[in-house]
Amino acid sequence: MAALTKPPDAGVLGAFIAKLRNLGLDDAKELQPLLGLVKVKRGIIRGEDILSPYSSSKHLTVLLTGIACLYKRLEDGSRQICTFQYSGDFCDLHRHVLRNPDPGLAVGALSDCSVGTICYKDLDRALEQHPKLSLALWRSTMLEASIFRERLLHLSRRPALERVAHLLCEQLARRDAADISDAIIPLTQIDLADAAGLSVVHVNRTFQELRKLGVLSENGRAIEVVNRKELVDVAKFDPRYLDMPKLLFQWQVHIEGAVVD
Amino acid sequence: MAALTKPPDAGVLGAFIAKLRNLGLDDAKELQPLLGLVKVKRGIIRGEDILSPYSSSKHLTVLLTGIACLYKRLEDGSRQICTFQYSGDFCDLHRHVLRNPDPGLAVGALSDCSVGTICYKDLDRALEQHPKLSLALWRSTMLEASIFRERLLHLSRRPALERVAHLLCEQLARRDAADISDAIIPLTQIDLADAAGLSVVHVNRTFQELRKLGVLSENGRAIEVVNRKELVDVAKFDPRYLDMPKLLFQWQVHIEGAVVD
DNA sequence: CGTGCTGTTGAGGACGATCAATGACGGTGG
DNA sequence: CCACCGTCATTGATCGTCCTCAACAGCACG
Repeated sequence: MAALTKPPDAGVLGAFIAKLRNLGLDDAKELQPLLGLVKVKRGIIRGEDILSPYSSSKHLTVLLTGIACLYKRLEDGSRQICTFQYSGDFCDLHRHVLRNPDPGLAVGALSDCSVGTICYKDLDRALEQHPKLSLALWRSTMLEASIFRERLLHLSRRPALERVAHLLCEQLARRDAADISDAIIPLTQIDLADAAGLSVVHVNRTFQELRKLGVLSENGRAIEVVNRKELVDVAKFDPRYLDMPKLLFQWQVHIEGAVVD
Repeated sequence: MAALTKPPDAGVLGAFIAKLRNLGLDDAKELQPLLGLVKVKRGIIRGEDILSPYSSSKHLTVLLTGIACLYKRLEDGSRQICTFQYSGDFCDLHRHVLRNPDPGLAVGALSDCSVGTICYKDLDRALEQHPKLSLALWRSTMLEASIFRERLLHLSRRPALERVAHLLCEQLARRDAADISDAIIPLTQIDLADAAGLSVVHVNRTFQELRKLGVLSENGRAIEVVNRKELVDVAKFDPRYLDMPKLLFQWQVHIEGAVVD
């Protein structure tokens, strides 16, 4: 866990800066008003909550390193993952923007994580003075809404194979956007099941099918995609909803073929 | 279709004004910069698209009267409804905020509708000058994201009865927020099926069950909820995600009881 | 009085959940 | 070094929910 011991220098904010650039904040003059407000906090170890349900806070939280998930716990104790979060992502914009945010929502660390915070007061002042900053965060929310919307469509009617494949595609694309190059997706089948709305058992069987199709690596339990093109085909994945112009070219080729049908 | 012939007077904007108030724009001074930009357009008849897929426009669209749906059409032609829209709702904020909005998204009229438009240029200028306006629209997007998120959770694992009940609860709450008092929900079982991710046949059987439970009216095919309390119980509906403080009291009572379990 | 849309009913079958048990692996403490 | 434990992955068997197909009924419309 290097992140836990790393001093709070500028380098820790790398992913956050990249995220803000993707949101349309180009030059340093636009970035600084927000970056200057970030206080780097200590890390959170895997399994802990970054933001507990039924808690409130006076500051915004930004994920700096690691993978987290936005989730809600149901009456029976089961965990429903709404979305995964990567380095650079905002954890809890909803708590700031809404006046009565859903108190049941929580953010959990799926790997060891480190986070930064921005005090609400500072943030509000910056937003008032910088319309472009305001637009960028609005856009971030819009992007999250897009992700929810797309997952909504895929959760409702698609069979398990497509659901899981689509979920993996989304993660690959977002990892690309966050400049994560590791070939292995460090999630468990349990995590995927909670996000895909499937039982762990069935996710496992789906994985075996994906391995047979040559999409996933055969060895070990690590999740490693070895054939993106096939995965995209299986998932019928169209990345346009992610609003990532820079990444489109990597995927678009396959899409054209798939859409023609 | 009174809306189609009604002259473009201020009264048509009533629902829109109510919506903006709910979003935190209190006094006329904050409302006027946006209201002044709205151009009232002619109506759309049921079944037509308010916004076609793979089209683009230079203005924002606001639903003034009627019920619409944000939807996407799949390869097989089936329609997936992401959310319903009521008078006062923005139809296509995503097209304005994102630089590469998903082109497959469309808005269809589920009843006869009338809409207004706001030119992007005018809107951008207003947003730059009025941070509060910016926040209000951001909040609107956040609210939509909340709705998607909650639907995501309910679509994935809940049985049909709960899904349909929850969907109906959401519609009742949002109709309340839009000051719609008609007891009948003017949607077809087909609409509900496309939104719930169920087959029409199964929605029909679910309706019969809801009628047996005394939740829905027995007579005719109109969808009329006659027992909200029971509906909320069946749906395990918790309205807090809708961020509507004014409406909470109507529902909260039942929730407390349900949560105690 | 047809035509089209919506709602209703029945039968058969597929997909995925659940339950239960076993394996594989890493970490911990003796 | 090994025994133990917890977490995650895997397998088999059974069962229930919901889909699909197909047909028909009711109603509104021209």
